[in-house]
Amino acid sequence: MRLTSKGRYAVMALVDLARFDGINPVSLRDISLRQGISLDYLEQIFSKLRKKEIVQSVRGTQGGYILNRNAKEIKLTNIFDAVDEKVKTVQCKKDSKKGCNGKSTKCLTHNLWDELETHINNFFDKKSLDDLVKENLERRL
Amino acid sequence: MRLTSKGRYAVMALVDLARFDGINPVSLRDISLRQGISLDYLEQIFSKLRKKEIVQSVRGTQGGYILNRNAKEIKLTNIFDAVDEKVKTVQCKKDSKKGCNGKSTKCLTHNLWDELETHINNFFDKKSLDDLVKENLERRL
DNA sequence: TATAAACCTGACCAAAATAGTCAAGTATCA
DNA sequence: TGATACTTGACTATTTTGGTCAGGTTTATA
Repeated sequence: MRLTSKGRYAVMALVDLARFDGINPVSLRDISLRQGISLDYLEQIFSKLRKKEIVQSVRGTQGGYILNRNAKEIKLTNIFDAVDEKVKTVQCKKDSKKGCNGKSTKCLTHNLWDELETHINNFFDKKSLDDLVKENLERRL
Repeated sequence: MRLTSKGRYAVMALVDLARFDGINPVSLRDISLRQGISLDYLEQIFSKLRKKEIVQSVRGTQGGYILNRNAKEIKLTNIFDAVDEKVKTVQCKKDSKKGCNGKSTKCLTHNLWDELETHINNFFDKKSLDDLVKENLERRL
């Protein structure tokens, strides 16, 4: 059970960006250098973040990205969702109420995996980008 | 972020086995049929479970596997550990207190991933095989 | 004591997911 | 008009996953 680097990078990049929020657009190049993430890869990630209206782009020289909403309103859930980082504990379709893997009964542990998913998603629902920036500032004091 | 089927299968198989605990050894063939998991794959999984002393094998005809400890004492953590299903949220080495990815400072989100890992492991630490069997019996009433 | 059931082991392999790179743009500011 | 920075889509190498396969060994029981 591991987190993919796409999800991790997305959060890292957004925390980096959020620290300059309201001051000026932050270029991917800067984020790339500071966070050690390839520029090309960041572009892929930010394309998704923009489509989900988490960030806004500013083109041209001195351009970059800015947050599209208040950092308090951006939860980890939103970020992971944008970059297709999904919490997946079962193979079987979520919506098929009855039956797992073509069987007539739910698999013995189906409930367990549902619980696990909920447990993890709770964590993601609670944490906002703002929380992360603040925690970070505190650590530096 | 997904659970691998090795981990999922291990838990499914052990719940199946635990239901017959104390009665007689359960053959992998039976588990394979009931749970729809390939016999060869189950053998791989049980080899690991045996090495970690979660199950005991009984060879020969009428043989199979039995739990090696009380179902209450077997936590999900132990099972996942045995089959190398690890919760991994960071790439950087856990033990390097200072520095992430060769940098002099911790990455901005290092704390976050540690928290997430703890959050998930809490879930695994609490659930025992016995809990799962009981939940399953209740559901069938 | 033969034989079949069941465990045991290690090698092997295909498909999917991951983690990017690369190329060729377009927009905008100075 | 050039440099900076966003935009897009195709491509690809590597790793992980999810197994299969072949060849054992052990032991109950008929």
